[in-house]
Amino acid sequence: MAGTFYITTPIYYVNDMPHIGHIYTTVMADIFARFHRMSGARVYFLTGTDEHGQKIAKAAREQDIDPIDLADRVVARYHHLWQELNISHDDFIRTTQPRHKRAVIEIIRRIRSAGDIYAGEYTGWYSAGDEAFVPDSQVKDSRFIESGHTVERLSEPSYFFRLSAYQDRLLQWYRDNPECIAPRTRYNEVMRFVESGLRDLSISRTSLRWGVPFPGDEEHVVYVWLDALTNYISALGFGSDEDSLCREFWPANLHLMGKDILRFHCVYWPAFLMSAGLEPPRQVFGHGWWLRDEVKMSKSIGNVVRPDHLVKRFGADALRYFLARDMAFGQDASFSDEAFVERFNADLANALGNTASRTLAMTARSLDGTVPPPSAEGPLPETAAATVARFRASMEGLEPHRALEAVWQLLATINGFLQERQPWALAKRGEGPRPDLEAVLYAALEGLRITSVLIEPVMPTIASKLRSQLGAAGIPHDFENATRWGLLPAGSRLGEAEPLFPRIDVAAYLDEISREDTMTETELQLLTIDEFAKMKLVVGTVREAERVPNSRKLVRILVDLGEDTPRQLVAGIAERYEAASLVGRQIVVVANLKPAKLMGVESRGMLLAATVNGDPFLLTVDEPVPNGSAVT
RNA sequence: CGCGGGGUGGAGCAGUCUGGUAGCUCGUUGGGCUCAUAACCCAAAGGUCGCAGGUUCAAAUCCUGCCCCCGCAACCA
Repeated sequence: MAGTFYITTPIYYVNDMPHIGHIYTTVMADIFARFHRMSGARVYFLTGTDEHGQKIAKAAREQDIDPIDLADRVVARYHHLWQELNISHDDFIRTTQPRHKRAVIEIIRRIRSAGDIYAGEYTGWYSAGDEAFVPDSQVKDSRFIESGHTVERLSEPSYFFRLSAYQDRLLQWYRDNPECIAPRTRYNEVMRFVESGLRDLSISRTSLRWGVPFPGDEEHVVYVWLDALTNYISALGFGSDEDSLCREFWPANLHLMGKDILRFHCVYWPAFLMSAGLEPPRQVFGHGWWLRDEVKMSKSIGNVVRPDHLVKRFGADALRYFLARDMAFGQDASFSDEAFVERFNADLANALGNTASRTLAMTARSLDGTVPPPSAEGPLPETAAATVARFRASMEGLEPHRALEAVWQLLATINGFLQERQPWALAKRGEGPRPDLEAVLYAALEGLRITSVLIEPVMPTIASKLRSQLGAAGIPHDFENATRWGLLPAGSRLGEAEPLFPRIDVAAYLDEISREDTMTETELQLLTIDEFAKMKLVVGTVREAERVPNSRKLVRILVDLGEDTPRQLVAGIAERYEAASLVGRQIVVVANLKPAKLMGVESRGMLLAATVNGDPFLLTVDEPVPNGSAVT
């Protein structure tokens, strides 16, 4: 499988700190890149950062620094992280680099000369406070949800890309290339989306300065997708005199990304490329998301996996293995510390580490730490060959989890083989030449050596450590040659044996984590008595209660707090309480909360309830008290 | 009809595109082994593949309808 292989991750927005999503995409890309390199392809593996846009400009202004300095800072984090995770990218593109700007300008020149750009008016919700247009979905009650600033309907001049003209060509492209979007369900999704019609795409902004100036009209800057997507060719020198990489590697073999941004890569990007006279990518793959204990990871819930912690504690290889093995590539998966430790122990410590350990220990003791003469004893040569074939097919079919599953079956076969042949018993049969013992141990050692080749793309550090323990450090590990049986040379000395992955005490580890968690929680949650006193809690009696129409769980309540008129509250408790059953009950209310509107109904306070698995249980008083009584 | 994901032995999942004996990991139970990281090996128990209908010689898989769960969004004030 020679040839070239160009693989990319998305460019990551420097407004975010790196998180498990970035890490996942990048690690998977790295695994494929390494696999293809081992298979003899010339590989170009690109990752990078997206550094333009309003959020960056604003964040920089707030910190009183240049946007580029802010970007530099975050980029340094990425470089550091990729190094820690052993990411072997060939290039790191930044959208602020001259080579990128040059490419953006060139692609626009080409799109324009194809007649696909026209001037028009972009209309949308504009937030003056944020100095930006904000997405419709983020606007509620004329406010931008994220910042709370008011928005207004505004128009500004904008250049448009004639996306609508590409509907048929895109559909044709999908039909002619059934593999161009994967997994299959995503392919269908995109088809349906495009079939339902495409609107032209605004590709410039005048309300924004931090970006690539729009060629021919410097009042505008190039807007997000056209700028960002172009990175895949700007890194290859598109638009410069030196574009040999472009000729060699374009079209990309695989754009890898999370499913959330798949659509842009399957619709906008190929359309841009077609317009510019370039080939669309060969394949776009949208993988799933990691959920944390079944809930999507999010900073506000505070359930983000801390990868740096995992890497420090277990090593980059262990994390890489877990990511590759535990998620069926393409699907969502859930991350839990239990699952991680379980995998670690079962697969890495027991199956891989212990198998190596027992084989090496026996060779060290009974064969004086020297590799015996090659043998093809037992089922292992055949199993290994079958495993190599399965591994390769799975990797090429973008099923790394299956590829690894096959390797672990090989390990199980090695264990079973040892169990059956009992080399420890053979060793006890006195002195002298023991060809039977040697044959068994050679097969096990060689099986492990081939294992080390197979796990190389996923766990490069451990793979090479294992090889040096096997006395195979000098053997090349390209895929084709290194997976042949019998390469481990007789007479070579085993390296120093040390456990590859020390087993983790699950209970102790989980305890360790929960202790850390509670510590940070209590630190965050301590308040002074003065702070508490700011909260005005009072008892009141419910006078009226009714469901908010069309809502799932909102109840509108009028409650007598001993004030002149009853207060109106809206509470999300309808899933457990009949509205009518609330009337007459005394409840506890936070009386000095800022008013808010829920489904158009104003709420001027909040009632208190205990929450159990999301179900509310109302707080009330022991015996009737006057309305307005303070709770302290 | 807001968008999306899912319902397969106790738990977590694969298999569904390309119909053909229901599979993996963990857990449980019993046995074995003792070289090894409380490891390893063998065996067993455990499943109406959400429900109903249809197509087919044959359906977890294809078609139709329905039910339920979970994300996002909304309505957590």
